[in-house]
Amino acid sequence: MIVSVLVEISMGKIEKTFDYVVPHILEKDIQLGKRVLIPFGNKILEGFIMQIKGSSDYDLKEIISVVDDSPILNEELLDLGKCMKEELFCNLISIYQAMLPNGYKAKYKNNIKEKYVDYIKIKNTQLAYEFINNSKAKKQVEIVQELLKNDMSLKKKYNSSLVRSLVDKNIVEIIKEEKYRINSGGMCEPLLKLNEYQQSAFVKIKNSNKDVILLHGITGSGKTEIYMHLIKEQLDNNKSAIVLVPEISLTPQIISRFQKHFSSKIAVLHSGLSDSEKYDEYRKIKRGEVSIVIGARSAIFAPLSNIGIIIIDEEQSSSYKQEHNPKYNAIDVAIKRAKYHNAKVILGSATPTIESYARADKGYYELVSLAKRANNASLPNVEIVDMKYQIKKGNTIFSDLLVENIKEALARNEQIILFLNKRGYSSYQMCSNCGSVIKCPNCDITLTYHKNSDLNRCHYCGYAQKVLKICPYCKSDGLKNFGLGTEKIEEELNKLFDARVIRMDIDTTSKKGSHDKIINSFMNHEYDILVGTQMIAKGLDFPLVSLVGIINADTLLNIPDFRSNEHTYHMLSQVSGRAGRSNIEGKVIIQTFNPDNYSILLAKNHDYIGFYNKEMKIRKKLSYPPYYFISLIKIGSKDYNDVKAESQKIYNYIKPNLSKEMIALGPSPTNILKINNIYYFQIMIKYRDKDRIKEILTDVMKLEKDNRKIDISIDINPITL
DNA sequence: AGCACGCCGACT
DNA sequence: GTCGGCGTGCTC
Repeated sequence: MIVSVLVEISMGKIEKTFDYVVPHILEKDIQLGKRVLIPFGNKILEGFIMQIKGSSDYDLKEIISVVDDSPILNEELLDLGKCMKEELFCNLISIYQAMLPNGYKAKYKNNIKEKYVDYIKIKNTQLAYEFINNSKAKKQVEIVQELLKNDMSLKKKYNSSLVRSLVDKNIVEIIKEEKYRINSGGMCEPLLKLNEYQQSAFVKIKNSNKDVILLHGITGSGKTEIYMHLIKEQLDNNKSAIVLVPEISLTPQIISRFQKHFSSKIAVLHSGLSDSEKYDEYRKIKRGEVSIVIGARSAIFAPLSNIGIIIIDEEQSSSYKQEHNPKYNAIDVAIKRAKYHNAKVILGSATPTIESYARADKGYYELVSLAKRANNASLPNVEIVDMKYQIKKGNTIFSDLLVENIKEALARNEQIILFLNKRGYSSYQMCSNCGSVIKCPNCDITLTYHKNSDLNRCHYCGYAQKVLKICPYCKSDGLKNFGLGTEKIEEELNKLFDARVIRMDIDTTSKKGSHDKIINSFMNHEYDILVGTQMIAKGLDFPLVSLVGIINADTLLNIPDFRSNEHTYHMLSQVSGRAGRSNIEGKVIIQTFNPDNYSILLAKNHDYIGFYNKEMKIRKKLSYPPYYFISLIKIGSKDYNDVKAESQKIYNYIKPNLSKEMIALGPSPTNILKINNIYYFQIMIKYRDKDRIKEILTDVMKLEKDNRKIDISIDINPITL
């Protein structure tokens, strides 16, 4: 027997498996999708069995061992990977690895193992009774007596030398039992009854004959409750469910809502778990011990069988698209898996992406809308402050209106959330003498000053340097801090108000559990003001928050991306949605230098449809999605001249091959030209013909596969440019 | 990815 | 003459 094995080496840019002979004793263990240990060159690797065959053209080595008892990748996932490879232009192995948690990837040296707990148990009852009656070892006799009563007992409850002694006498034996590191369980409360709006949405979803349903429900309209009813229905039919949530909102808040009703039927997969914890959760799924998986992007690959429904909450979230290879979108994967299982996909959002809403509008998706907040709370009142006038008055951070409202909210003992899209203290150091900005030596991006550590940090590569006192360019002492980040806001708040302030951004949440700790302490009103970045925008429900301040609404607007208005609209609506979630009336203050911008104005009025219509007109005019698809070819190299020249070559190849309704733009340097000392150029192709683009991109990849000067990667339907 | 092989400049 | 630079090819 011979097997073809897929290993993790980027074989140039082409896919290849390696054949190995299976020794007779291992033949019975061979199954597609299992991992095997193989000699490869001068080292030993793990790889996936991709094919079983009788003969091969090579002079073969033997496999060393079979790693798994059952396939890690089942047939569905194996085929799904192949299908994704065709569409994403990346290595098959990278897709399979992305499907799996670290403990199950094909790598050599895996320290992630099951956790065992030791129990002790009477081994020989006759000896035990003899021992109790004859021995003078009082302590040991006590243990034996207890065990005779209780059968099994935790080993660590007893002194280890006593236990060892009993084991040596052959009276007691140690039993190892596998134990999951996370144990959800307990309550199993009945679901809340849906209100009439939720109920009619539920019925509409149930009766829809479409594969994908877009559930458009404003913040606080009770989408989660509908999800739970939909899931319950599937479980009753012996089917399983996947729930995807954006990474940053994966707090116990949401998970515990599910656990309250479905108790131990849930496995959880997200980045807050350690590798070992993920390994255990994954095993629960593989063994069929759970029927609901809640997780971030990669949970879409959960090896559940018999999936009845896949729910993607906050479907507009960019976290569903993986930014590095394989650049897959979990929504697309969900639709594929749903087709295989004959399941439904529910996309839920208060502010769907323009593309999704357009699909619903056109009837490709079923559109189900929820326009009322569940507890009858009204939408917050939003005010826009023009910061141009405030700056003239000397208010660089907080407008008069915001300060006044913070004071009032504090006086009423209510809570406040302030949102700023930038972490750090000030954005950057600039020389007031020569105008030079301090940049990262590895990446073409300004360094951000962090006051806590007194370091300038690069938010792309992590590089950090001491704060400069003297300008490296003109040698003057004119360096000043410009811009502002969450850290600075926190400091200013402490100066201005007598309030308890807590900050939440990557810098304060890097430690395991700190994320939840901040949320819980704010929830318990141990703090009055929460300052944070993106991560406070989604899903959180703080009933005492009456005021939300958006310090600078322009940060997203100024990013050169055709979706910058859409991102601004999403962000403003989400952050606004944090205000007034209970019976307290909510207020939102948006500070901006562009008070006339349509995404800001329409967000103020909570007018999603208005925004959609306006944005669609612009997209149509400029041939952007959803009217055209976009693919990006990204070319990178250590040598600037190489990227530039090679990119031009690729463009020159593409240009004459374009068919009608295809536009190639570039090559141009990417937004951030240099990251980690690699220069990047990109070529954007807009198109409507999916088959034609596939041919072109396949040709480009073939053409460049041996080119060692450059790295080339393709991003189909990118979400950031 | 890592490593060997091989073809060119500079140096005890 | 050799040491070592990295461009190229290969791993069943």
